[in-house]
Amino acid sequence: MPKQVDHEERRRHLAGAVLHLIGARGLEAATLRAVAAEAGVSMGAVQHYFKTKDEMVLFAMEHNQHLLAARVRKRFAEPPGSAREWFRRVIQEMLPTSEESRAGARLYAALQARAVVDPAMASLAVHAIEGATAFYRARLEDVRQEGGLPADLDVDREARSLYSTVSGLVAPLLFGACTEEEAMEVLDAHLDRMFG
Amino acid sequence: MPKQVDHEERRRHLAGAVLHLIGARGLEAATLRAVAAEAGVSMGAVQHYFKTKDEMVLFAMEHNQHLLAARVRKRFAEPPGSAREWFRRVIQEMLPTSEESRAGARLYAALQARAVVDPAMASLAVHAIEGATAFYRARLEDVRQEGGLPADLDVDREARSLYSTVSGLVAPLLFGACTEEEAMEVLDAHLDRMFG
DNA sequence: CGTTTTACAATGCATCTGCATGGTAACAAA
DNA sequence: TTTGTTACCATGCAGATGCATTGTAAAACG
Repeated sequence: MPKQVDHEERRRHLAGAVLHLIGARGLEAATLRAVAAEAGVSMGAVQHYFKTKDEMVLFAMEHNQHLLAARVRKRFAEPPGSAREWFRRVIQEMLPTSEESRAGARLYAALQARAVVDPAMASLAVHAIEGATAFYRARLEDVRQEGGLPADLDVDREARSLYSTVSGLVAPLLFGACTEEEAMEVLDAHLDRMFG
Repeated sequence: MPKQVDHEERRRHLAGAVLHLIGARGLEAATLRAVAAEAGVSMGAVQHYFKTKDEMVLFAMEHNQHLLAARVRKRFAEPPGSAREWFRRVIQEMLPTSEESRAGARLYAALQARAVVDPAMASLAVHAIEGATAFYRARLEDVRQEGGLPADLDVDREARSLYSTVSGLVAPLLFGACTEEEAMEVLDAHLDRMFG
């Protein structure tokens, strides 16, 4: 054998190149050759780690979800403050405000477009939606138990409602149809209502 | 000259083929040849009416917005009932419930993905967002004037908030991450809050 | 009637795409 | 040291794609 290589680490490295290309120039820019060039390897290397292009893109998108989850978890670990502040902070991390999260939003747009025609991508999209909603729900349930929310609140619906508001803010922000201040106003109004 | 032809009508016919292809099989399916076949003409005809593929896709997307506007206007013209019912009805038309509106949502996903890399598409996306928001705002303002809403309500923010909730319901519905009932529950909760 | 313009059709072409193939060099195991 | 496996690289290929070119028939126009 040649030098022992961490297979998964190499795949993640290539996935990074894929994500960079898609985020910067769209799904169609992620050709095998472009990915190879971006990653600084030959096309053969890319083919060595991914049997097909679809597998490559899918892996990259999954990898992106892990990255996003990690980013959110980081915020998650910060001192909580009030429940309201906590939600505000985490959600702000999900909205396309920083260049990093804007790249994430561009990737998500690509994912959705492909999910329309590709079942594997669709289930990934569903997973992302359910993941985010479940995340909200769990936190809301915590707060409710602590008495920070009405005991008879429909946590499930509230989580979905929050998800809708948040994800509905992404496109306007991404394309500049509204300012960050306007978006945060909408979010704050939603949180105000939730937390009374 | 050959038989006089309604230039714009021919373009709209081709745009229909483009939209059908994109809605069914994604952006990448809208090749010149596929569009020609779908429309039942030769490739030369397509080239005759659109100088480039980009121009064709852009025109088709614009055409789609006109179609959507027309569909909403139709609902709009129906007997209004209460303001709340009116909003509920119009919004339901925008959500991907019928196969027709699902196709619209798929097209919108494609539009957004392309808007990330194509400025012309981006401004179309912005136009769509602002159009919808302005539409809500105007209606909300009407209702406010009639006393159906608090006089001091921030109509602008309320419109944006409504837009966010609605557009945030699209993806979950489209990919089956939530049921229509759940979506309508979220919408109803939002409307309940707005109209008190 | 003839000319010219319009509305297509047919085809060719350079380019790009994903993928298959055939190498080769490094290195672990025998 | 031999052998076999792994990790690539270089190249080739068939198909697709956008666009340019050329051809042609019909009809409006002088």
